[in-house]
Amino acid sequence: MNDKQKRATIVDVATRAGVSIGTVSRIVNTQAGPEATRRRVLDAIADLEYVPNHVARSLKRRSTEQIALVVPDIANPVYVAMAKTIQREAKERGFRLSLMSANDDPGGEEFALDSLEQMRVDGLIICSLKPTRKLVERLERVRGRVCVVGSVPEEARVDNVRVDSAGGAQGAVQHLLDGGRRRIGFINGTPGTVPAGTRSLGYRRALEENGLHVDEALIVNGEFSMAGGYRSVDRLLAGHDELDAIFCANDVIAFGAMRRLRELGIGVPSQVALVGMDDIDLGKISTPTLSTVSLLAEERGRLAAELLLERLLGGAAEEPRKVTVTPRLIVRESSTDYIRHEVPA
Amino acid sequence: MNDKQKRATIVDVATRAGVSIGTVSRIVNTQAGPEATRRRVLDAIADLEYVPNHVARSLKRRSTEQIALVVPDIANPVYVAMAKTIQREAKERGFRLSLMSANDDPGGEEFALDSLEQMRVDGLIICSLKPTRKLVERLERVRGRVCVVGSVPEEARVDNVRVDSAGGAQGAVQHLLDGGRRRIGFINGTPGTVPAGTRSLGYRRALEENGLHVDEALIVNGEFSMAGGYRSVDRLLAGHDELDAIFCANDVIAFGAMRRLRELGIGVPSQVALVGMDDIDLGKISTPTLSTVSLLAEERGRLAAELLLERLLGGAAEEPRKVTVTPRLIVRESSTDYIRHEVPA
DNA sequence: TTGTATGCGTTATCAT
DNA sequence: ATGATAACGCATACAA
Repeated sequence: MNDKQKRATIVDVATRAGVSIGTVSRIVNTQAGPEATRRRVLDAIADLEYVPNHVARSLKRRSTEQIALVVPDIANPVYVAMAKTIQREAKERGFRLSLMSANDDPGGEEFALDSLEQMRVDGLIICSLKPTRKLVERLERVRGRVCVVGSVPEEARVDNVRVDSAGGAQGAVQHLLDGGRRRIGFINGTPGTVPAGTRSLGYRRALEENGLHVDEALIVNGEFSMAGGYRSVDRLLAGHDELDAIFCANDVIAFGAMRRLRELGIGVPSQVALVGMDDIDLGKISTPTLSTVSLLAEERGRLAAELLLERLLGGAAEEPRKVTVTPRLIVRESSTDYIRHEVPA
Repeated sequence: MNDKQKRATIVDVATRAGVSIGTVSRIVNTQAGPEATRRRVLDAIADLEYVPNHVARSLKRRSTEQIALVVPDIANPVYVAMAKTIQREAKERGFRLSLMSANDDPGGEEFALDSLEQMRVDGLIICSLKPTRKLVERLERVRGRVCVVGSVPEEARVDNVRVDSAGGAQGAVQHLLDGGRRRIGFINGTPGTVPAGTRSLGYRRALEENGLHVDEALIVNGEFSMAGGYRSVDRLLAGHDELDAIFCANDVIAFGAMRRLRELGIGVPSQVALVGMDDIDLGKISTPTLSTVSLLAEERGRLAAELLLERLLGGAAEEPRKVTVTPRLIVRESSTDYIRHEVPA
């Protein structure tokens, strides 16, 4: 009944140990102090089960030693990989990471920014699919406490780690062309998002640079999910059974597509080659294994953590810093069968 | 250069609006107040871009309105599903959820409990694979602010939502037996964990209740991961090519196993039937689709959120509450081919 | 309705 | 080395 015992505060400890709160505080926060009093204080702390109130401490110190990572959808393993890296990186520097999923809700990012402004966290690493003008303005306002992973306008004054995903997409399609594929479909993610834009750009560039016509009928817009990939296959195939490859805007889409293709009895890669983007672990064990473009999620996570934490720790110049990584094509089974076509006149 | 402007506090707003901080506070926290002053205060807030400092507010209110969910490994989609449910549930009641992954590190749970004791969060929902005596003691000490999802000793005085996973496992194996399978292998997860124990129990019970001998050679212990499932297949098959089914301790293991079986040219389910546990989404689109036992992750998440939040909101009796859900067998392609054996003498 | 003043539990400054 | 005390920014009980 009476276990609603109040938690001990620093003054309880001080009283118990017969010293001042100043002394207790010093001993709690530094190793300093003469062995004699140290002993007494530590005993008192143990007896009373004293744990410093982090809220009060944060208020006084003006820092919570806590950061958050905001991802569009935690169901996508690529963000999980990124989160794990960042968590490790943060922990090493004495920060805690909490993970927030925007669940594809644009309000999710704003919600996280509220957290920052309310001082719930010291900093934010934010992956946004669709950085609206309004969002970017808010981000700039709190620059110095935030790092954006992904594309934000070039001139935005925020720390930013990006990847040349247009180049990555182009490389993927080029790889399909190199393999002899000529009718290459494209299943894109959620229209209006930055990643959808860059991938589309890469797809078109690859075709154009090879003197090929971009057939809009071979492009379908879906969403960044397995269901999206699954459904898009039917739309893509309607009247296009000459298709010999599909480039998917990310791996999750690719797995949805792969599933649907198999249901339809279409061989991958024998009939249709498949390439995704992100390089999630599943691609290494699926059947067939999935060719993809690594966007270096862990690497970007690590870089973002470094940028943010350096700034929080005070060791960063005023100017926003931008760093860009280069994607890497990873060829696996889903795209390896070579197909020889007639060389176009 | 001079954008390091200090954030406005409530007294700045009060000064600007020409009212007392009491008035400002009231207007910020309630809708009350006469239109006249309300207007002035709201304007001042807008002008100064005032956002209440949540740390100070928490200190005063003695509550952060923040909870956390601790999962063993965020790479397992079943926890993602649970997290999403809890996040929704929490938001509805004005709480924020932050997700922490213990990354299979037993220290991860302790770390989260530290957070609770430091008052970083008001409450904790914790999924532990291996609740040590020490951990349970800590959990009991902070009961009233914590809810455990998963098995903790029956007599532990903590809110607890559990699932009869032994029964679920037994049902899965019974299903394989009903399908005519007789040599059923078992790929278990990390030895020493509670889930590994209950699944093993269910597996054995099913065989025994059918008067079948439990062949220890058909049981391998791995870990709760795809890699674990993948590797275990070889160990299981060594000298046991008469195997006609495998029960996997969870879906992630099952997918690893499925991959390896296909590499070996072993048909699923034609030669070896496969059943997992958890019912992650991937099982609906894999080839073949995966038979599994739903452990009702979302449902358990919802219940846990309810138990915890009710307690935090003050509307809960003193006694710890235990709720148990019943798993549900979901038959899909990976176990459906019927095999007729000779009826044993 | 509005203003004042105290406390939430720390840390940090300044004497001692 | 140690002790007293003033913030940190907000909420609230109480007074006006």
